[in-house]
Amino acid sequence: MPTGSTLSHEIAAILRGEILDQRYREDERLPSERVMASRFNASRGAVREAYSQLEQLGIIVVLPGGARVRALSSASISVLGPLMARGVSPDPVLVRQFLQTFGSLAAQNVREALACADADQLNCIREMVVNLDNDTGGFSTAIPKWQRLLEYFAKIAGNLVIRLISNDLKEQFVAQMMALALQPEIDKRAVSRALSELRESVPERNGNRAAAAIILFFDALTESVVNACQPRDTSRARLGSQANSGVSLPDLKRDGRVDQPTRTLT
Amino acid sequence: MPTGSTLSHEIAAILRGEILDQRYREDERLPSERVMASRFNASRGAVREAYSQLEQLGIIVVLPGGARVRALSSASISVLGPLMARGVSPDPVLVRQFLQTFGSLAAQNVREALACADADQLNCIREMVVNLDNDTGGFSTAIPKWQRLLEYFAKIAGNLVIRLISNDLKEQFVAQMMALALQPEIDKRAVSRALSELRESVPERNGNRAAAAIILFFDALTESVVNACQPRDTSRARLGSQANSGVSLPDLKRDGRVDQPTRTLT
DNA sequence: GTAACTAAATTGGTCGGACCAAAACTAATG
DNA sequence: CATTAGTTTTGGTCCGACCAATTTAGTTAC
Repeated sequence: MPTGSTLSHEIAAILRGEILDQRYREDERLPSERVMASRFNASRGAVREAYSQLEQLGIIVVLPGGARVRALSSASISVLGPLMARGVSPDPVLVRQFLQTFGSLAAQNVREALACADADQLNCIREMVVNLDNDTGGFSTAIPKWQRLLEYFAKIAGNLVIRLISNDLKEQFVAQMMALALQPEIDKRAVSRALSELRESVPERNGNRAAAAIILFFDALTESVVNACQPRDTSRARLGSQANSGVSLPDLKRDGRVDQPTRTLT
Repeated sequence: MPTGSTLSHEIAAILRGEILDQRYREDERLPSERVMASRFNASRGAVREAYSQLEQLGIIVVLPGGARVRALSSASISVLGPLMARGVSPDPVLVRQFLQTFGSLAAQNVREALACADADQLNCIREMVVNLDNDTGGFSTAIPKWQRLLEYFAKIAGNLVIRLISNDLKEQFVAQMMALALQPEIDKRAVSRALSELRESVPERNGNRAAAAIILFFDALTESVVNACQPRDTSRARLGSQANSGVSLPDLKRDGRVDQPTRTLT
């Protein structure tokens, strides 16, 4: 998907990194397409396409008069990947938020799935849960099974909104995680508790209880993954910039002005 | 954001509609930029920018050899708005999925917020809940208060992932809903039950219980809104296409990823 | 008939120059 | 100091051209 081969994509990637690194102040005007073209020794068309991509990312807005950078808090989901890939290691805070969010969406899928599943599907779910419960392997064998189970829930629920969100999230997240190939130590007691809850709640179609079980699982998963990617290389912590070395989400943490009264839309 | 003024945006909007209306089969090659340019009496550059936008939307993929349409299930969230705006009235199925998803994200925010709120914030939440409980007005007065409450939860939780998703969702959804200016009849008993649950769970920092209360509220909200936009103009129901008259999400149903016909209503 | 190979046509990616309308900037004006 | 008029800059579009890669068509060999 990310055609990093073309010039416009490369330019977009570079500028994206600079913007995400706060090299431009919010609402500041970006260099014009023409001067940017000369900087990259590219044509205006290439820069123009790059700007278009950044605009779709929601991190800049380009309109007659100039292109301006937007607040990170008003960007699109697609920035999460690049945002997480900025440092040498994914930001643990982001990873936690990521998994928690993904878990709550999965829980919603389960809730809906149990509400509309037929007998066969319910049976299939039960089998998958039992199979998961009998799993004696470690993280690497259990996770694919969980993925299949959650995917099956998603398939039954058929919630397009959640599917689209999950697409974006996975695309942004899984690649990063896979690249690290980390082997988290997941809390097996929590997992087996979640599984037993699932096993009981599925036959009785108790969506809320099953959802709680999923949340439980994701809580355990979150802790393990965050711990696994926690020991970041402190010797390279100053990679981002000089001032805000460890600060990864400076925008949202500082200015608490996310509570704009009426400005819900741009 | 709605730069419908520029030519490339108009072209993109038209093509987006055609693709969303299944005028091109999945994986089918779109007309080349050149012939598309001649069709719209535009330059190749304009069509090129339009294609770029559609690619960012995730509904096509453009690579040397030709641009091909992608499965709807692998698109980006940003298609939800156009998808919902296709007919004369928003698709009730989509609206339901939308609100349910939004609710589960809000619930996650509440869960996290209660886990990390300080005493003052907890007090503030309590006040807002009480204020909401005393509200005797109707839908139009209560909803803004709920929005502020949920926004406050989001602010406390500080989950960037959820915020970015919510940005996209609101951008796609709120505009549509506002345009309709419908006055749903929300179940007041469910709302007050949710409020009382909230009032009790907030002081004791019971995140899961508070989250359940939020889900409860959104369930009621969903039913009311879906009912409000249910009576679609049947005389124009055949707008989409000839065969699948009432079918609004045909893509997911065909490609086997979703076997359940999702006949939740009608 | 089918498979592999080759050549031509098509397609996207980029370039450079050009024009226009609108915005941004500047300077003179009251 | 606020207004206004004029100039510069900026994005939006268009044209024509070239290249590299893919697709397609044609041909050959098995």
